[in-house]
Amino acid sequence: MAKNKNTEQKIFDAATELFMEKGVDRTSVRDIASKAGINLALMNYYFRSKENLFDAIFTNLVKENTKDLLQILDSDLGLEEKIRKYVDAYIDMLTTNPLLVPFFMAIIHRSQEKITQMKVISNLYGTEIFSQQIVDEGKAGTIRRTDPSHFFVDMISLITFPFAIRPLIIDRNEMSEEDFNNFIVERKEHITGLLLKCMKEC
Amino acid sequence: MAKNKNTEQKIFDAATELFMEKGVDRTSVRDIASKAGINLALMNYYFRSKENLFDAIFTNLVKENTKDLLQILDSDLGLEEKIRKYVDAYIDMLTTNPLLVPFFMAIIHRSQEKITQMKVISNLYGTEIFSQQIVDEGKAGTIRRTDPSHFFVDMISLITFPFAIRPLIIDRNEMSEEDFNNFIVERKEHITGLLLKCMKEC
DNA sequence: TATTGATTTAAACTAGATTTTAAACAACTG
DNA sequence: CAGTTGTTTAAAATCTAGTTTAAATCAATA
Repeated sequence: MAKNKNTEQKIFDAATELFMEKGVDRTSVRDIASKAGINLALMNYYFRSKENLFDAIFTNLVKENTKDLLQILDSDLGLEEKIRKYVDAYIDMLTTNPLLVPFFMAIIHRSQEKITQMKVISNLYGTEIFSQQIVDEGKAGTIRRTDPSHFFVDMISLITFPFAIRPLIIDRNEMSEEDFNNFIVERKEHITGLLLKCMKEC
Repeated sequence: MAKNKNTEQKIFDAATELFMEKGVDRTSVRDIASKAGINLALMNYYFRSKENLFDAIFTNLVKENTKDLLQILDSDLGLEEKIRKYVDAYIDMLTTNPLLVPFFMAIIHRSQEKITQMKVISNLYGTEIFSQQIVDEGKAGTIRRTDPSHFFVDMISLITFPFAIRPLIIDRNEMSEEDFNNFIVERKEHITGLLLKCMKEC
Protein backbone atom coordinates (compact mmCIF):
# COMPACT_ATOMS: atom_id res chain seq x y z
CA MET A 1 0.00 0.00 0.00
CA ALA A 2 3.05 2.20 0.43
CA LYS A 3 4.59 1.32 -2.92
CA ASN A 4 1.19 1.78 -4.57
CA LYS A 5 1.19 5.51 -4.81
CA ASN A 6 4.81 5.28 -5.62
CA THR A 7 4.40 3.17 -8.71
CA GLU A 8 1.28 4.91 -9.86
CA GLN A 9 3.03 8.24 -9.48
CA LYS A 10 6.11 7.02 -11.32
CA ILE A 11 3.97 6.01 -14.27
CA PHE A 12 2.08 9.27 -14.15
CA ASP A 13 5.24 11.37 -14.05
CA ALA A 14 7.08 9.46 -16.75
CA ALA A 15 4.08 9.60 -19.04
CA THR A 16 3.58 13.30 -18.43
CA GLU A 17 7.12 14.05 -19.48
CA LEU A 18 7.01 11.82 -22.52
CA PHE A 19 3.61 13.04 -23.70
CA MET A 20 4.81 16.60 -23.56
CA GLU A 21 8.17 15.91 -25.19
CA LYS A 22 7.21 13.53 -27.97
CA GLY A 23 3.46 13.83 -28.14
CA VAL A 24 0.90 11.28 -27.04
CA ASP A 25 0.83 9.34 -30.27
CA ARG A 26 4.57 8.94 -30.59
CA THR A 27 4.90 7.73 -27.02
CA SER A 28 4.39 3.99 -26.60
CA VAL A 29 3.36 2.29 -23.42
CA ARG A 30 6.69 0.52 -23.58
CA ASP A 31 8.46 3.89 -23.57
CA ILE A 32 6.53 4.89 -20.49
CA ALA A 33 7.25 1.63 -18.69
CA SER A 34 10.93 1.84 -19.46
CA LYS A 35 11.21 5.47 -18.39
CA ALA A 36 9.30 4.78 -15.18
CA GLY A 37 11.34 1.64 -14.58
CA ILE A 38 8.30 -0.53 -14.20
CA ASN A 39 6.76 -3.54 -15.88
CA LEU A 40 4.79 -3.05 -19.04
CA ALA A 41 1.55 -4.39 -17.63
CA LEU A 42 1.50 -2.05 -14.68
CA MET A 43 0.29 0.82 -16.78
CA ASN A 44 -2.89 -1.11 -17.48
CA TYR A 45 -3.11 -2.29 -13.90
CA TYR A 46 -3.22 1.26 -12.61
CA PHE A 47 -4.85 3.19 -15.44
CA ARG A 48 -6.76 0.59 -17.46
CA SER A 49 -5.67 2.08 -20.79
CA LYS A 50 -3.29 4.53 -22.36
CA GLU A 51 -6.13 6.88 -23.28
CA ASN A 52 -7.29 6.84 -19.67
CA LEU A 53 -3.83 7.71 -18.45
CA PHE A 54 -3.76 10.51 -20.94
CA ASP A 55 -7.08 11.87 -19.65
CA ALA A 56 -5.80 11.85 -16.10
CA ILE A 57 -2.64 13.67 -17.10
CA PHE A 58 -4.46 16.19 -19.21
CA THR A 59 -6.96 17.07 -16.50
CA ASN A 60 -4.17 17.41 -14.00
CA LEU A 61 -2.11 19.70 -16.22
CA VAL A 62 -5.06 21.97 -16.81
CA LYS A 63 -5.91 22.23 -13.13
CA GLU A 64 -2.33 22.79 -12.01
CA ASN A 65 -1.62 25.54 -14.48
CA THR A 66 -4.78 27.60 -14.74
CA LYS A 67 -5.63 28.20 -11.09
CA ASP A 68 -3.43 31.20 -10.39
CA LEU A 69 -4.10 32.85 -13.72
CA LEU A 70 -7.85 32.68 -13.42
CA GLN A 71 -7.59 34.09 -9.95
CA ILE A 72 -5.76 37.13 -11.28
CA LEU A 73 -8.34 37.70 -14.01
CA ASP A 74 -11.18 37.59 -11.52
CA SER A 75 -9.47 39.64 -8.84
CA ASP A 76 -10.58 43.20 -8.16
CA LEU A 77 -7.39 44.83 -9.37
CA GLY A 78 -7.54 47.76 -11.76
CA LEU A 79 -7.24 46.97 -15.43
CA GLU A 80 -3.65 48.09 -15.88
CA GLU A 81 -2.37 46.34 -12.79
CA LYS A 82 -4.35 43.25 -13.66
CA ILE A 83 -2.92 42.99 -17.14
CA ARG A 84 0.58 43.53 -15.86
CA LYS A 85 0.21 40.77 -13.29
CA TYR A 86 -1.44 38.39 -15.72
CA VAL A 87 1.20 38.74 -18.42
CA ASP A 88 3.90 38.36 -15.83
CA ALA A 89 2.43 35.27 -14.20
CA TYR A 90 1.50 33.59 -17.47
CA ILE A 91 4.96 34.05 -18.94
CA ASP A 92 6.61 32.82 -15.76
CA MET A 93 4.45 29.74 -15.80
CA LEU A 94 5.30 28.97 -19.42
CA THR A 95 8.98 29.61 -18.91
CA THR A 96 8.95 27.00 -16.17
CA ASN A 97 7.30 24.56 -18.51
CA PRO A 98 7.78 25.61 -22.12
CA LEU A 99 6.26 22.42 -23.50
CA LEU A 100 2.79 23.20 -22.19
CA VAL A 101 1.82 25.30 -25.16
CA PRO A 102 2.77 22.87 -27.91
CA PHE A 103 1.18 20.09 -25.87
CA PHE A 104 -2.15 21.86 -25.56
CA MET A 105 -2.06 22.96 -29.21
CA ALA A 106 -1.62 19.35 -30.19
CA ILE A 107 -4.45 18.18 -27.96
CA ILE A 108 -6.87 20.78 -29.24
CA HIS A 109 -6.59 19.21 -32.67
CA ARG A 110 -6.02 15.62 -31.64
CA SER A 111 -8.98 15.22 -29.33
CA GLN A 112 -11.72 17.57 -30.33
CA GLU A 113 -14.13 15.35 -28.40
CA LYS A 114 -12.50 16.62 -25.26
CA ILE A 115 -13.11 20.20 -26.22
CA THR A 116 -15.58 20.70 -23.42
CA GLN A 117 -12.97 19.95 -20.78
CA MET A 118 -10.86 22.47 -22.57
CA LYS A 119 -13.23 25.29 -21.83
CA VAL A 120 -11.16 25.63 -18.72
CA ILE A 121 -8.20 26.48 -20.88
CA SER A 122 -10.19 28.82 -23.00
CA ASN A 123 -11.19 30.71 -19.91
CA LEU A 124 -7.57 31.63 -19.77
CA TYR A 125 -8.33 34.06 -22.45
CA GLY A 126 -10.97 35.90 -20.59
CA THR A 127 -13.47 35.33 -17.86
CA GLU A 128 -16.84 37.00 -17.65
CA ILE A 129 -15.63 39.32 -14.93
CA PHE A 130 -12.59 40.49 -16.84
CA SER A 131 -14.66 40.93 -19.95
CA GLN A 132 -17.18 43.08 -18.09
CA GLN A 133 -14.41 45.17 -16.63
CA ILE A 134 -13.16 46.08 -20.09
CA VAL A 135 -16.62 47.04 -21.26
CA ASP A 136 -17.27 49.05 -18.11
CA GLU A 137 -14.06 51.01 -18.22
CA GLY A 138 -14.73 51.65 -21.90
CA LYS A 139 -18.09 53.18 -21.08
CA ALA A 140 -16.61 55.13 -18.18
CA GLY A 141 -14.02 56.58 -20.54
CA THR A 142 -10.99 55.37 -18.60
CA ILE A 143 -9.94 53.50 -21.73
CA ARG A 144 -11.22 53.64 -25.25
CA ARG A 145 -14.03 51.27 -26.08
CA THR A 146 -12.48 47.90 -26.73
CA ASP A 147 -14.00 44.68 -27.99
CA PRO A 148 -13.10 42.16 -25.26
CA SER A 149 -13.07 39.18 -27.60
CA HIS A 150 -10.38 40.70 -29.78
CA PHE A 151 -8.50 41.96 -26.78
CA PHE A 152 -8.41 38.49 -25.22
CA VAL A 153 -7.16 36.90 -28.39
CA ASP A 154 -4.49 39.57 -28.75
CA MET A 155 -3.36 39.01 -25.23
CA ILE A 156 -3.01 35.25 -25.29
CA SER A 157 -1.60 35.32 -28.82
CA LEU A 158 1.21 37.63 -27.78
CA ILE A 159 1.92 35.69 -24.62
CA THR A 160 1.77 32.10 -25.77
CA PHE A 161 2.61 31.99 -29.46
CA PRO A 162 6.38 32.34 -29.07
CA PHE A 163 6.32 29.13 -27.06
CA ALA A 164 4.42 27.40 -29.81
CA ILE A 165 7.23 28.10 -32.26
CA ARG A 166 10.06 28.06 -29.78
CA PRO A 167 12.29 25.62 -31.69
CA LEU A 168 11.96 27.80 -34.77
CA ILE A 169 12.87 31.00 -32.95
CA ILE A 170 15.83 29.34 -31.28
CA ASP A 171 17.11 27.86 -34.51
CA ARG A 172 16.58 30.93 -36.64
CA ASN A 173 18.26 33.35 -34.28
CA GLU A 174 20.91 30.86 -33.21
CA MET A 175 19.84 31.22 -29.61
CA SER A 176 20.66 29.15 -26.57
CA GLU A 177 17.84 28.23 -24.22
CA GLU A 178 19.00 31.06 -22.02
CA ASP A 179 18.86 33.53 -24.90
CA PHE A 180 15.33 32.47 -25.54
CA ASN A 181 14.37 32.98 -21.92
CA ASN A 182 15.87 36.44 -21.98
CA PHE A 183 13.95 37.22 -25.11
CA ILE A 184 10.80 36.12 -23.36
CA VAL A 185 11.53 38.20 -20.30
CA GLU A 186 11.94 41.21 -22.57
CA ARG A 187 8.55 40.45 -23.95
CA LYS A 188 6.87 40.87 -20.57
CA GLU A 189 7.38 44.63 -20.68
CA HIS A 190 6.89 44.72 -24.39
CA ILE A 191 3.52 42.97 -24.37
CA THR A 192 2.17 44.86 -21.39
CA GLY A 193 3.17 48.13 -23.01
CA LEU A 194 1.60 47.15 -26.29
CA LEU A 195 -1.68 46.09 -24.74
CA LEU A 196 -2.00 49.14 -22.56
CA LYS A 197 -1.08 51.49 -25.37
CA CYS A 198 -3.70 49.92 -27.54
CA MET A 199 -6.35 50.61 -24.94
CA LYS A 200 -5.55 54.26 -24.51
CA GLU A 201 -6.79 57.00 -26.77
CA CYS A 202 -4.05 58.82 -28.64
CA MET B 1 2.72 7.28 -68.43
CA ALA B 2 -0.50 9.28 -68.49
CA LYS B 3 -2.03 7.59 -65.50
CA ASN B 4 1.27 7.91 -63.65
CA LYS B 5 0.95 11.46 -62.59
CA ASN B 6 -2.66 10.79 -62.00
CA THR B 7 -2.16 8.09 -59.39
CA GLU B 8 0.81 9.78 -57.80
CA GLN B 9 -1.17 12.98 -57.56
CA LYS B 10 -4.19 11.21 -56.12
CA ILE B 11 -2.04 9.76 -53.36
CA PHE B 12 -0.39 13.09 -52.76
CA ASP B 13 -3.67 14.95 -52.54
CA ALA B 14 -5.43 12.43 -50.34
CA ALA B 15 -2.50 12.28 -47.98
CA THR B 16 -2.24 16.05 -47.81
CA GLU B 17 -5.84 16.35 -46.74
CA LEU B 18 -5.64 13.56 -44.21
CA PHE B 19 -2.35 14.70 -42.72
CA MET B 20 -3.79 18.15 -42.15
CA GLU B 21 -7.11 16.93 -40.78
CA LYS B 22 -6.03 14.09 -38.52
CA GLY B 23 -2.31 14.62 -38.20
CA VAL B 24 0.43 12.51 -39.72
CA ASP B 25 0.59 9.95 -36.93
CA ARG B 26 -3.12 9.28 -36.81
CA THR B 27 -3.34 8.78 -40.55
CA SER B 28 -2.57 5.26 -41.75
CA VAL B 29 -1.41 4.30 -45.20
CA ARG B 30 -4.66 2.36 -45.48
CA ASP B 31 -6.59 5.57 -44.88
CA ILE B 32 -4.65 7.26 -47.63
CA ALA B 33 -5.11 4.39 -50.08
CA SER B 34 -8.80 4.20 -49.42
CA LYS B 35 -9.32 7.94 -49.72
CA ALA B 36 -7.30 8.05 -52.92
CA GLY B 37 -9.11 4.98 -54.25
CA ILE B 38 -5.90 3.12 -54.96
CA ASN B 39 -4.22 -0.08 -53.90
CA LEU B 40 -2.36 -0.14 -50.62
CA ALA B 41 1.02 -0.92 -52.15
CA LEU B 42 0.99 2.00 -54.53
CA MET B 43 1.95 4.45 -51.85
CA ASN B 44 5.22 2.59 -51.43
CA TYR B 45 5.66 2.23 -55.17
CA TYR B 46 5.54 5.99 -55.68
CA PHE B 47 6.96 7.35 -52.45
CA ARG B 48 8.98 4.47 -50.94
CA SER B 49 7.69 5.19 -47.45
CA LYS B 50 5.11 7.11 -45.51
CA GLU B 51 7.76 9.37 -44.02
CA ASN B 52 9.00 10.14 -47.51
CA LEU B 53 5.54 11.03 -48.67
CA PHE B 54 5.22 13.27 -45.67
CA ASP B 55 8.44 15.06 -46.58
CA ALA B 56 7.24 15.69 -50.09
CA ILE B 57 3.95 17.06 -48.86
CA PHE B 58 5.56 19.21 -46.23
CA THR B 59 8.02 20.78 -48.66
CA ASN B 60 5.25 21.42 -51.12
CA LEU B 61 3.00 23.08 -48.56
CA VAL B 62 5.77 25.39 -47.47
CA LYS B 63 6.61 26.41 -51.02
CA GLU B 64 3.03 26.93 -52.07
CA ASN B 65 2.08 29.10 -49.16
CA THR B 66 5.10 31.27 -48.46
CA LYS B 67 5.90 32.63 -51.92
CA ASP B 68 3.47 35.53 -52.07
CA LEU B 69 4.02 36.56 -48.48
CA LEU B 70 7.78 36.71 -48.76
CA GLN B 71 7.40 38.74 -51.90
CA ILE B 72 5.36 41.33 -50.04
CA LEU B 73 7.90 41.54 -47.22
CA ASP B 74 10.74 42.10 -49.67
CA SER B 75 8.88 44.52 -51.94
CA ASP B 76 9.73 48.21 -51.92
CA LEU B 77 6.44 49.35 -50.44
CA GLY B 78 6.41 51.78 -47.54
CA LEU B 79 6.18 50.26 -44.09
CA GLU B 80 2.52 51.03 -43.45
CA GLU B 81 1.35 49.82 -46.84
CA LYS B 82 3.53 46.75 -46.56
CA ILE B 83 2.15 45.73 -43.19
CA ARG B 84 -1.39 46.28 -44.38
CA LYS B 85 -0.85 44.08 -47.44
CA TYR B 86 0.97 41.40 -45.48
CA VAL B 87 -1.67 41.05 -42.79
CA ASP B 88 -4.34 40.98 -45.43
CA ALA B 89 -2.67 38.37 -47.61
CA TYR B 90 -1.62 36.18 -44.72
CA ILE B 91 -5.10 36.09 -43.22
CA ASP B 92 -6.68 35.41 -46.60
CA MET B 93 -4.31 32.53 -47.11
CA LEU B 94 -5.09 31.01 -43.74
CA THR B 95 -8.81 31.49 -44.15
CA THR B 96 -8.61 29.46 -47.35
CA ASN B 97 -6.79 26.75 -45.49
CA PRO B 98 -7.33 27.05 -41.77
CA LEU B 99 -5.59 23.76 -41.02
CA LEU B 100 -2.20 24.99 -42.12
CA VAL B 101 -1.36 26.56 -38.77
CA PRO B 102 -2.13 23.56 -36.57
CA PHE B 103 -0.37 21.36 -39.11
CA PHE B 104 2.83 23.36 -39.01
CA MET B 105 2.66 23.73 -35.24
CA ALA B 106 2.47 19.96 -34.96
CA ILE B 107 5.36 19.44 -37.36
CA ILE B 108 7.61 21.90 -35.57
CA HIS B 109 7.45 19.69 -32.51
CA ARG B 110 7.09 16.34 -34.21
CA SER B 111 10.08 16.56 -36.51
CA GLN B 112 12.65 18.86 -35.04
CA GLU B 113 15.22 17.21 -37.31
CA LYS B 114 13.54 18.96 -40.19
CA ILE B 115 13.89 22.32 -38.54
CA THR B 116 16.34 23.50 -41.16
CA GLN B 117 13.79 23.13 -43.92
CA MET B 118 11.52 25.14 -41.72
CA LYS B 119 13.71 28.18 -41.89
CA VAL B 120 11.61 28.98 -44.89
CA ILE B 121 8.61 29.23 -42.65
CA SER B 122 10.44 31.22 -40.08
CA ASN B 123 11.31 33.74 -42.76
CA LEU B 124 7.63 34.42 -42.74
CA TYR B 125 8.24 36.33 -39.66
CA GLY B 126 10.71 38.68 -41.10
CA THR B 127 13.21 38.83 -43.89
CA GLU B 128 16.47 40.73 -43.75
CA ILE B 129 15.08 43.45 -45.98
CA PHE B 130 11.98 44.01 -43.89
CA SER B 131 14.02 43.97 -40.74
CA GLN B 132 16.38 46.59 -42.15
CA GLN B 133 13.45 48.74 -43.20
CA ILE B 134 12.17 48.89 -39.63
CA VAL B 135 15.57 49.83 -38.28
CA ASP B 136 16.06 52.47 -40.99
CA GLU B 137 12.71 54.15 -40.52
CA GLY B 138 13.35 54.11 -36.80
CA LYS B 139 16.61 56.01 -37.27
CA ALA B 140 14.97 58.37 -39.74
CA GLY B 141 12.30 59.15 -37.18
CA THR B 142 9.34 58.13 -39.32
CA ILE B 143 8.44 55.63 -36.62
CA ARG B 144 9.74 55.18 -33.14
CA ARG B 145 12.70 52.87 -32.75
CA THR B 146 11.40 49.34 -32.76
CA ASP B 147 13.14 46.04 -32.15
CA PRO B 148 12.40 44.04 -35.30
CA SER B 149 12.59 40.66 -33.61
CA HIS B 150 9.81 41.53 -31.19
CA PHE B 151 7.82 43.22 -33.89
CA PHE B 152 7.95 40.12 -36.11
CA VAL B 153 6.85 37.88 -33.31
CA ASP B 154 4.00 40.24 -32.46
CA MET B 155 2.89 40.28 -36.04
CA ILE B 156 2.78 36.57 -36.70
CA SER B 157 1.40 35.87 -33.24
CA LEU B 158 -1.55 38.13 -33.82
CA ILE B 159 -2.16 36.79 -37.31
CA THR B 160 -1.76 33.07 -36.88
CA PHE B 161 -2.57 32.19 -33.29
CA PRO B 162 -6.36 32.35 -33.61
CA PHE B 163 -6.10 29.61 -36.21
CA ALA B 164 -4.06 27.51 -33.84
CA ILE B 165 -6.89 27.51 -31.31
CA ARG B 166 -9.75 27.77 -33.78
CA PRO B 167 -11.78 24.86 -32.35
CA LEU B 168 -11.57 26.42 -28.93
CA ILE B 169 -12.70 29.84 -30.09
CA ILE B 170 -15.55 28.35 -32.08
CA ASP B 171 -16.71 26.20 -29.20
CA ARG B 172 -16.37 28.82 -26.51
CA ASN B 173 -18.21 31.54 -28.38
CA GLU B 174 -20.70 29.15 -29.91
CA MET B 175 -19.70 30.25 -33.38
CA SER B 176 -20.41 28.77 -36.77
CA GLU B 177 -17.55 28.50 -39.24
CA GLU B 178 -18.89 31.62 -40.86
CA ASP B 179 -18.92 33.49 -37.56
CA PHE B 180 -15.31 32.56 -37.11
CA ASN B 181 -14.41 33.82 -40.56
CA ASN B 182 -16.13 37.10 -39.84
CA PHE B 183 -14.26 37.39 -36.61
CA ILE B 184 -11.05 36.85 -38.53
CA VAL B 185 -11.93 39.44 -41.13
CA GLU B 186 -12.54 41.92 -38.34
CA ARG B 187 -9.08 41.13 -37.09
CA LYS B 188 -7.46 42.32 -40.31
CA GLU B 189 -8.23 45.95 -39.49
CA HIS B 190 -7.73 45.35 -35.81
CA ILE B 191 -4.24 43.87 -36.15
CA THR B 192 -3.05 46.39 -38.71
CA GLY B 193 -4.26 49.21 -36.49
CA LEU B 194 -2.61 47.72 -33.45
CA LEU B 195 0.74 47.19 -35.15
CA LEU B 196 0.85 50.64 -36.69
CA LYS B 197 -0.22 52.32 -33.51
CA CYS B 198 2.51 50.56 -31.64
CA MET B 199 5.09 51.91 -34.07
CA LYS B 200 4.03 55.53 -33.77
CA GLU B 201 5.09 57.85 -31.03
CA CYS B 202 2.29 59.06 -28.85
C1' DT C 1 2.52 -20.02 9.93
C1' DA C 2 -1.05 -19.90 6.84
C1' DT C 3 -4.12 -17.08 4.36
C1' DT C 4 -5.51 -13.33 1.82
C1' DG C 5 -5.34 -9.60 -1.25
C1' DA C 6 -2.59 -6.38 -3.59
C1' DT C 7 1.23 -5.92 -6.61
C1' DT C 8 4.50 -7.34 -10.01
C1' DT C 9 6.36 -10.17 -13.67
C1' DA C 10 7.10 -12.56 -18.14
C1' DA C 11 4.89 -14.06 -21.82
C1' DA C 12 1.21 -14.30 -25.01
C1' DC C 13 -2.38 -12.35 -27.63
C1' DT C 14 -4.70 -9.26 -30.89
C1' DA C 15 -5.07 -5.85 -33.94
C1' DG C 16 -3.26 -2.78 -36.89
C1' DA C 17 0.41 -0.62 -39.25
C1' DT C 18 4.13 -0.41 -42.85
C1' DT C 19 6.57 -2.59 -46.16
C1' DT C 20 7.77 -6.32 -49.49
C1' DT C 21 6.98 -9.64 -53.00
C1' DA C 22 5.58 -11.75 -57.02
C1' DA C 23 2.50 -12.15 -60.39
C1' DA C 24 -0.88 -9.79 -63.70
C1' DC C 25 -1.80 -6.18 -66.77
C1' DA C 26 -1.31 -2.50 -70.18
C1' DA C 27 1.03 0.32 -73.23
C1' DC C 28 4.60 1.22 -75.98
C1' DT C 29 9.01 -0.13 -78.96
C1' DG C 30 11.74 -2.37 -82.01
C1' DC D 1 4.05 -9.67 -82.80
C1' DA D 2 7.40 -10.36 -79.00
C1' DG D 3 9.43 -8.18 -75.52
C1' DT D 4 10.37 -4.53 -72.47
C1' DT D 5 8.94 -1.19 -69.32
C1' DG D 6 6.16 0.89 -66.17
C1' DT D 7 1.92 0.24 -63.44
C1' DT D 8 -1.33 -2.18 -60.66
C1' DT D 9 -3.03 -5.88 -57.84
C1' DA D 10 -3.58 -9.21 -54.12
C1' DA D 11 -1.34 -11.49 -50.72
C1' DA D 12 2.12 -12.15 -47.40
C1' DA D 13 5.85 -10.81 -44.35
C1' DT D 14 7.30 -8.00 -40.74
C1' DC D 15 6.95 -5.12 -37.20
C1' DT D 16 5.07 -2.54 -33.40
C1' DA D 17 1.42 -1.15 -30.65
C1' DG D 18 -1.92 -1.87 -26.76
C1' DT D 19 -3.87 -5.12 -23.94
C1' DT D 20 -4.59 -9.54 -21.39
C1' DT D 21 -3.40 -13.59 -18.76
C1' DA D 22 -1.79 -16.43 -15.31
C1' DA D 23 1.58 -17.32 -12.37
C1' DA D 24 4.91 -15.41 -8.86
C1' DT D 25 5.96 -12.34 -5.19
C1' DC D 26 5.13 -9.58 -1.33
C1' DA D 27 3.12 -7.62 2.89
C1' DA D 28 -0.12 -7.62 6.34
C1' DT D 29 -2.71 -10.09 9.57
C1' DA D 30 -5.44 -13.62 11.80
